Amino acid sequence: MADYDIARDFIPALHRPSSLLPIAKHREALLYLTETFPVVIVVGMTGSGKTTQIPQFLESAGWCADGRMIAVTQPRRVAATTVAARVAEEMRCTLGQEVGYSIRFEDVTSASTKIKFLTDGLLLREALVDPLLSRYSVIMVDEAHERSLSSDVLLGVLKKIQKRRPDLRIIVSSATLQAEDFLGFFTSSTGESTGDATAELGGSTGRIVSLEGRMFPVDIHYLTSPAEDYVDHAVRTVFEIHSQEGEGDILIFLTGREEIDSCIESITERIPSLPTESQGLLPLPLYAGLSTEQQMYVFEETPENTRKVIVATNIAEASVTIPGIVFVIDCGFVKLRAFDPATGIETLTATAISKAAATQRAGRAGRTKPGKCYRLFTESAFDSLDEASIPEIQRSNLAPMILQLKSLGIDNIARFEYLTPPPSELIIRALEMLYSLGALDDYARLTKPLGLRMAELAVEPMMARVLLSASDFGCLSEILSIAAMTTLQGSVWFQHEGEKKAMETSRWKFAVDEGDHLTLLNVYQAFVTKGKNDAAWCRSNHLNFKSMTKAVSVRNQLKRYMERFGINVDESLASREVLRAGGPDKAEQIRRCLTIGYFAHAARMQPDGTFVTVDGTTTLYAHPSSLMFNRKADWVIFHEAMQTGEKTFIRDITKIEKGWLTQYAPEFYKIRK
DNA sequence: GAGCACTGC
Repeated sequence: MADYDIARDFIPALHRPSSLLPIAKHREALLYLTETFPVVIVVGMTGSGKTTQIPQFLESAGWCADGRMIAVTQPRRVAATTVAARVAEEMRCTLGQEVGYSIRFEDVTSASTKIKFLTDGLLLREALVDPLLSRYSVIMVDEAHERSLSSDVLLGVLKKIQKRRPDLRIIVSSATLQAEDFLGFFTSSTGESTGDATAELGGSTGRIVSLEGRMFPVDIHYLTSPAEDYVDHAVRTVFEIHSQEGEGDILIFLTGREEIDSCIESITERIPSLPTESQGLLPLPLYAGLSTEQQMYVFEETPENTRKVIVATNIAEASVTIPGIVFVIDCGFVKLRAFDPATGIETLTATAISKAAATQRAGRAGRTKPGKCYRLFTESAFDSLDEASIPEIQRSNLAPMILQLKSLGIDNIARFEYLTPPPSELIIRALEMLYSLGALDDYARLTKPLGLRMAELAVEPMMARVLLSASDFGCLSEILSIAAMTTLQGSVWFQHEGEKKAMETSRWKFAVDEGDHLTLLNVYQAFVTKGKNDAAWCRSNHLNFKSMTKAVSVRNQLKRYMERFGINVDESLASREVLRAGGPDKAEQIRRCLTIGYFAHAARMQPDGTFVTVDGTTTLYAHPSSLMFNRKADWVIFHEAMQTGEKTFIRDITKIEKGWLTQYAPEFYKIRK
C-alpha cells in the first residue's frame, strides 16, 4: 500500500486563507450603491450569504414598498426552492407568502409576495407577457458567472429593459472575478460586449462590491509529472489519503459514468487489502443518470468508523453540495456539450476544465473545515488552463434562443447586445433551421401565428412544429404524449442493480415496430391507464416513476398551451385506449406528423445496419437504447444525434417513407429532387 | 453487439 507517496508526487501550493467577515458589514454599502447606481455587481464566494441576505436587505430598506417585488434568479430549480425556504425561515414567514418561489410546474407565490426566487429561464418567459418586467423593482441575477444560455440572454434583455426603465435596479452576482466583464457589459453603450470596464469604473452606471466568503483554506497539491491514467491515479490517492490523513470524506471528480463505475470497482477490489484495524472505505457513485433514490446515498450518515468516497461527475461542482467533504481529487476534465453548425450534430467530448472550475472544485473541500485538494495534473498544466470555460451561447444550437428573442420583439439578432457574441455560423444555422420550419419568413421575421406559437411552447423548435401540425394529422393527443416523453431524454427506463436483462425484456414488451416514438407513446398510455400513481407497477416494468410523472406534467402544460391557442385537443380515443385502437392509419399519421418537424434529422439505414445522413457525409449509429439498434429499417427520422468519441449516435428513431421528406419539406430537399 | 456531462421553459 505504501507504493505511492503524496509528499513525493504532489507539491503543495500556497493558499490564501479566506476572511470570516460577515456580509452584514456590507449592508449599508450595498443599499447605498443599489440606491445610487442602476447596476451593482456583487462578487462573493459560496458562503458569503449574498443569495439569502441581499434580498432581505433590499426588502427591509423599502424596495417593495410600492407593491413591486424583488426577483432573484437561479440557474437551477433546486436552488430556487431551497434558498426560498431558507429565506422564509429567516424572515419567519410561511413560504409562499412574503417569500416565495416560482419554477416550471410550481408557483409558490401569492399577492403578498415581496421576494421571489425563480429560475432564469422562467423570468425570461415572464418577459413574454410583461416585456418591461414591471412587477419588479430589483432583479438579482445570481450565479451569472456560470454563463448559462438563459442567464446570458436574460442579462442582454435586462440591459435593453433598463434603457426604458431607469428605475429598475439590476444586481449581478458572481462567484469569480469576472465582475469587470459584467460591469463593462452594462456600461458600454456601443453594443460591443467587450467594452473596457476600467474606463467606466468611476462612471455613473454601476459599481462592483466584493464580499468575503466563509470558506476554510484548502491546500492544493499538484502532480510532479502528468498522470498516465487518472482513474488509476485517483484510486491510489484515495488509499494514500486513507492511510495518512485524518478524518473526512473524499470527493473525486471524473468525467462520466463509465469512469466512475471502473473507479468504484478498483476501490472495492483494494478494500480487502486494508489492515484489519483500519477504518472502512465506502465508495459511492454520483451522476445525473442515477435515480434520486440512488443519489440520496451520498447524503446519508456514514456507518461508524467508515470514510465515504464519493465518485462524481461535474454534478458535484455546483449542482449538488455534499457535507463533510475534506479531500477533493480532481482529474481536471469535464464532458462538455457542443453543437457543430456544419453538420447540426451535437458532440459530447471530454475537455480540460478552466481555472475557475478547478478553483470551484477545490473549494468543495473547505466547507466544514480546512481541506486538501489533489489535482491529478501538474502545476504547469494548471497554468495553461483557460480562465473560464467557453460560455454556452458560443457552443449551442441557438435556434431556441433566437426564437425566444424574436418573440420578445428583438428582431435584429445580430445587433442584440450579447455578453459574448455567438459565432456567426451558429446564428446562420439557427436562422436557416427556423426558416425551414416555417417559424421565420423570407425577411427573418417571426411568422404569425406559427412562429410566435412555436416560441411560446416549452419544447425545442422541431417538436414545436410537430405539435402545431398535429391536429391537421388528427393525432394531437398522441403527439402531446410523444413530445412529453422525448423531454425525458432517456430517463424513461430504470435499471435496478444487476437487472439489465430484465430491463431489456420490459422494454421489448412495449416495443412498437415503427420505432421509438410510437414505443414511447405506448409506454405513456400504459402508464396513465395502468400505472398512474402506482410506483410498484412502474418498478415491475422497469419504468422510472418520477420521470413518468414528469411526462404527465409536461403533457398537461403543453395541452394548456394548445388550448390557449384555440386548438382543440380530442382525447376521446387516445387517453383511454392503447395505440392499436387507433389502427395502423393512426400510426402512419403520427409518423408523417413527426416528419414535418424532424425532416432535417433524416437518415437511411445501410446494409451493415449503420445509418447515413441524407447528404451522405456522416455515418450514424443507432443508440443501444433504441429499438432500431437491432432492427431493420430504410428511411428514418430521429430526435437527436450526439457524437461521443469516434461514433455519432442517434436516439428516438422512427421509420418513415422517403417521399414524405420532399412532400413536407420541399424547400429543404429541393436540391436532391 | 454495445452506451449518455449538466441545466431549463
